[in-house]
Amino acid sequence: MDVRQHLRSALAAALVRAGIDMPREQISIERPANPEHGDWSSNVALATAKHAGRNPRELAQELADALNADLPRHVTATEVAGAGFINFRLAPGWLHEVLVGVVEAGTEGFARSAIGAGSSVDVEYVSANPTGPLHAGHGRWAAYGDSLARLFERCGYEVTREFYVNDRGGQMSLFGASLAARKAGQDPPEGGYFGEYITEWAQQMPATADPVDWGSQRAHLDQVEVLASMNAEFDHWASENLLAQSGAVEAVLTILTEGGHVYESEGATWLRTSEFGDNQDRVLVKSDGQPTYFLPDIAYHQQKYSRGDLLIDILGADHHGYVKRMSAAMQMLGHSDDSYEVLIGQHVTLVRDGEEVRLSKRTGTMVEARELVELVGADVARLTFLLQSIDTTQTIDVDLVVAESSENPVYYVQYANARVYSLARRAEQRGVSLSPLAEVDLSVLAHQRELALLRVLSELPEVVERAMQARAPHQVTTWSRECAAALHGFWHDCPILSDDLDEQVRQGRMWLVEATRIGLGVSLDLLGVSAPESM
RNA sequence: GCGCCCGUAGCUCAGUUGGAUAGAGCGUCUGACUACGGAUCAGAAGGUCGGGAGUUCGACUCUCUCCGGGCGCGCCA
Repeated sequence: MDVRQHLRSALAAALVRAGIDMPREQISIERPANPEHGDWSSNVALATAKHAGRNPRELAQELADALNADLPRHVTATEVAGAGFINFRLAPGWLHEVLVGVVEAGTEGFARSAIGAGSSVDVEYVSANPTGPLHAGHGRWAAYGDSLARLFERCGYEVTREFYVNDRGGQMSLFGASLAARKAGQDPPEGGYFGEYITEWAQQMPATADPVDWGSQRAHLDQVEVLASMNAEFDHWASENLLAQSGAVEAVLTILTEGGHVYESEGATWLRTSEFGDNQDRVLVKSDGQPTYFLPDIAYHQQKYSRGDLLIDILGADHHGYVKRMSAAMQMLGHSDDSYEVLIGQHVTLVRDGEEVRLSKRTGTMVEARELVELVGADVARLTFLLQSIDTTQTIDVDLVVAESSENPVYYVQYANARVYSLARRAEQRGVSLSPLAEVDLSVLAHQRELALLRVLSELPEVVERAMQARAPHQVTTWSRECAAALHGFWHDCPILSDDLDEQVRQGRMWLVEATRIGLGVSLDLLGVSAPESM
């Protein structure tokens, strides 16, 4: 099926003849950056020559000779280049088979992998405190977490999207007190919340309501609404309050104590996280008898294992110091080191009117996620977040995003999608019908633009797997831009509906467009961006 | 001081888990419109991949070190 497998098999056989035994899967087959180096290339000769005590160039020539004596499927020539690369030139037939494969798989099956079949993963992200609206920075975690979840699903995992609501503790008291103060026409207490929304919400709050309960509900609903508008919906909302009431916190403390991981010092209760890689021990129960955030959070993570074999937390860079202690706690509870994973995302900096905006709920100078979505639209907001790796800090100039919104990459990709759909409409208007794929001779697809587009399409399955494994949805964004570029180029140079076009070519091109529709559809769905049929 | 992340074109960022001549968008300059929707396409200019050393047949990628930026560093969450 996959060309690369054919090439691997052929290389493996040639290697055996040369006296080298190598597992087929370890043979690297790559697509050369330079077209002059063929369609596919392998560096096995370079990789094995030293170990086999051979000259790489000679070994490569020997392998190439063996391959040329009995050319693998689709291969027209095998040649040696550079220090010992083996380059394969293929007839376009392999790309025509890609087209058939894409169309047969359809939007449902194309670029779907089974490597996660039978495994489950629980992804927790955003988890903002219910003390106010989400700020624009939260949007990055929403877009990233949701798209990562989609990638896992595409790869066969059973996925739970989860949000932890810290509806308890000191911050909630301050939040409630701030609401109550504004309600009474006073300033919030020291360390309280000074954002404008507090005043606004206080006015909405019934006089008889409990500020903490009412406020947390108000904030929660506000957050849910914005997340939904960004196409980020959650399967599970976990409440710290409910967790505390369930007795799970005491239970986990008992387990940790019985495991000998807990001790008393200076009136507080400590966990020996330093024995599991943390740089110091951590307090579970403060000297005033109150638990820290850490203890209920351990109980919470323990519960999450009922929803996934693999736990993933997505946290902002300011929480990276927290990773070791939770990882230590999970190991104390008997969970393997690799069953708990924390992805640290760097912060979003917002620039407005040429000045950096600090995203603080307490001081109230933030840009709300809602505001950003209203300004640029959900698709632009979401794709903007998914444009780059979360390992880098992201600077979003709000004015620039608004001003350049029509030049945003999202429109470039969506326009390609709209063009694809417009073809079907135009074809119908002109009475052109699409023949069954089996009756179409795809060998007519030989234009450089056609082959380039097919080449891009052939890459999506591996892009999806790689992006999942690297926890890097932005790789799908990059692919969708490349696919759109290939479509636009093809569209520009290859007419489809013009009257003087050969009917066989027309049919081939229409099927190529159909395959592109599937590829773009899959990638946009993974990104959580809409795939408009017209713009 | 210690830990995590980053440093690639004027700007914003990719770079296929070590490969051959480092890419895209924006911006600048120049072309393609009786157009299956030009929200497009083609070309040009623009690079000591922060500096240095090491490993390797081969380094933007791995290791060490220095410089610069962001974030965090015992009973906040």
